[in-house]
Amino acid sequence: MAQEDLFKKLIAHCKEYGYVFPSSEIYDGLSAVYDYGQYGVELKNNIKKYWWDSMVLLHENIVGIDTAIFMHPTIWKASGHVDAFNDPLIDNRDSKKRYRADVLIEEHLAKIETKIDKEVEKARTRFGETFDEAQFRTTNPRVMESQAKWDQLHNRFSEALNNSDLVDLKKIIEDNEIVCPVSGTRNWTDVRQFNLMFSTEMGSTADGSLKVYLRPETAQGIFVNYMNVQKSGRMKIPFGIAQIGKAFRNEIVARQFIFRMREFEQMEMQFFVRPGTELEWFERWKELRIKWHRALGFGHDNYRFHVHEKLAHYANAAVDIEFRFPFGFKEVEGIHSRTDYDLSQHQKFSGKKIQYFDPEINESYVPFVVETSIGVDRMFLQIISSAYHEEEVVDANGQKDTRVVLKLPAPLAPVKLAVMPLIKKDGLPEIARGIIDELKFDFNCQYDEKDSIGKRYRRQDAIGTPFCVTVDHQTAADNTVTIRFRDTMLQERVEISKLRDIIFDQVNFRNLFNQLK
RNA sequence: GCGGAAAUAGCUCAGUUGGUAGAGCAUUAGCUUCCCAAGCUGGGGGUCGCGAGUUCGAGUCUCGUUUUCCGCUCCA
Repeated sequence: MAQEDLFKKLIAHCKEYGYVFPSSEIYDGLSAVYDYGQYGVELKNNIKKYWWDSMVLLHENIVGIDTAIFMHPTIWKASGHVDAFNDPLIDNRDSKKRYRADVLIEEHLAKIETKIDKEVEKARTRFGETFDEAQFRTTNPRVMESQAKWDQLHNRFSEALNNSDLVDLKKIIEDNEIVCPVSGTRNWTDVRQFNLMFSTEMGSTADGSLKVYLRPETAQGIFVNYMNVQKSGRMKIPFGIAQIGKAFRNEIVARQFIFRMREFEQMEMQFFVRPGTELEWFERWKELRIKWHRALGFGHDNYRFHVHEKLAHYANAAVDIEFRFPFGFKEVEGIHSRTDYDLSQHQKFSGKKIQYFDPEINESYVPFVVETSIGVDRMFLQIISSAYHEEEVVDANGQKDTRVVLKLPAPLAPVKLAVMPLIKKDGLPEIARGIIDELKFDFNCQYDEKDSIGKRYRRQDAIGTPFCVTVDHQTAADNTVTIRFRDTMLQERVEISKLRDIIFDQVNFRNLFNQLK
């Protein structure tokens, strides 16, 4: 099957079987926003549990928190989001290309610098040993002219940028006759600002309200609580703080189903370490995190690392874990060595000391941070797209047929078992209900008596239920049932009293955790 | 944001030169059925994405708009 077709079928399947719905669908939907349905929420919760327990349960030096979506606006100044998530964009009408207006101007500035440098180099070769660069720069008319132009442009540019003066940014581009590198024309649209952070107002607007943002990442909630957690939890470095929560980004283009949404959920763990040890920990977490992914059994080779060549200003190492989606290898998790950038920034902006006294070396320092950050929705998409299978099966009459089955790892499956009477009379429904009453405290169970047994099995396959328990006439005689396994479609006859253990053995997270060692 | 395509029942789709909406599956109530979908009978469900225009009459033609998909663009 073509990969594109698979993706379309998957989206349709998600909607048809209650996993993911477009948001506000009866009002024509809301672009790039989706809701999780009755099975989707179960799968999502299980993914979160797998992550949370692998962090907080399995590591005694990792604790979890849950911070508010609203935070003090200065936090986003300290983190750099107010400035950096705020790009002035401009389109060239001829080439249909979009550029960051500030980048275009910076490139123009760089051109002037290159011109000056060339003059200087020319002079250097001419004068040789006796060349005085500083003197040349302050006396040569051509260089001085260029330098003056540069200074003037740079000042005007900085001012326009600081004041978010979009009109002047465009005028700068026009005045300096900056052309589109592709079309070579100066047919520009107006400069528009796309702030990637959503904002709203807190407090009454009458007597001065506070502009607050919906957080564009959960990490800052951890950083600003570093001292609280370290002190109240008596945490000793190295230690980690984990958090799961919603984040919001006003993406210019948000597409590819739930892969890039404007409202999304992150699972982040910030690991605080002694400066100088961060790259060792970075390597440790890299290996541990890819094991966590591979433990799900979706194919060792469908994962790979993508090393960032160009690092963000705060990082000294960064790598993505990518998965082979139906639309290609895409990032599902990022592991970043963020240095002491964030904590130092908050120390600076808040004026509060954010440091750790390390008794082992008798020193105080701002801890370094290794971050693991994973998108819940991307994990969801990764898992459901890997689990989706269309299989050819042959029935008793030799007729070929397609079985759609979600081969979800049993611990993640929304419904763990379906219990069904083979026929809906002779007291079989009552026995089936009785089994559910026993097991419903431990597992998400479903009862179904409608339609032929084969059809009911297919329905459960479509939502990924790993076990189907069937009550037949023999059950009434000897308290045994058949249990049918989703992936093999094979059945075994077992005692009702053994069901709990058999199922627990499969849906337990321990099977996954054992692979993380 | 630009370009292309699409939107009819829960799903997949049909709907002729413009003449008051159909099928299969699904769903529901029964009957039948002892292990892998499509047996029988009955029921429910659509202002054809939305808004205008042309027309005696628009699912069908025109324009606008919304949403989705594909490509470009963007992406700490």
